[in-house]
Amino acid sequence: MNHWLVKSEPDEFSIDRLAKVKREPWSGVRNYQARNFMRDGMQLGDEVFFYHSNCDVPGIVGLCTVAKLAYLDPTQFDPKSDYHDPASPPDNPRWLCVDVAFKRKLKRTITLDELKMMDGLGDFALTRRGNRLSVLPVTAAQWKKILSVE
DNA sequence: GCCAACGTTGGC
DNA sequence: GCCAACGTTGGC
Repeated sequence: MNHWLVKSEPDEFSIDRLAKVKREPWSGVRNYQARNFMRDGMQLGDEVFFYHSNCDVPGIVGLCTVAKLAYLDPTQFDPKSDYHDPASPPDNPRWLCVDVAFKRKLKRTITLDELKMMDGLGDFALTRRGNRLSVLPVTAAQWKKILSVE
């Protein structure tokens, strides 16, 4: 069982929205490294931190799980989609998505600020300088430690 | 709104 | 294969 963190701008897709719809295709990832994490790392039932980015208080706001293994992201072929990628070869599509299922909201936001200050996380992909990955791995130790301060 | 960091693109 | 230009992310 692996652990992950996914980022979303709350204006685009918030934890409250996920709580309402219960389950959502995590489409629109257009970064190869992030795609590879979904394709090669994510297993059914993996636990995932839901992170709000680009907002007043960036941080982890909820938990979800991987509900469907990586599959073809249909938005890449949809000209009406913001995520349309006309350069993706139909016979060898570039982009994949998984489905995530809502688990619960955290009692409070564990802020980016806190995460940066937290001791003992070791090398954490979220707080690496210049990190911009929207899907990134979390170790079991990091997961436990972070959840313990909820 | 600014801008640093970084990935991608395309000319050569 | 190099690298400048450009676009995007995301904190501040």
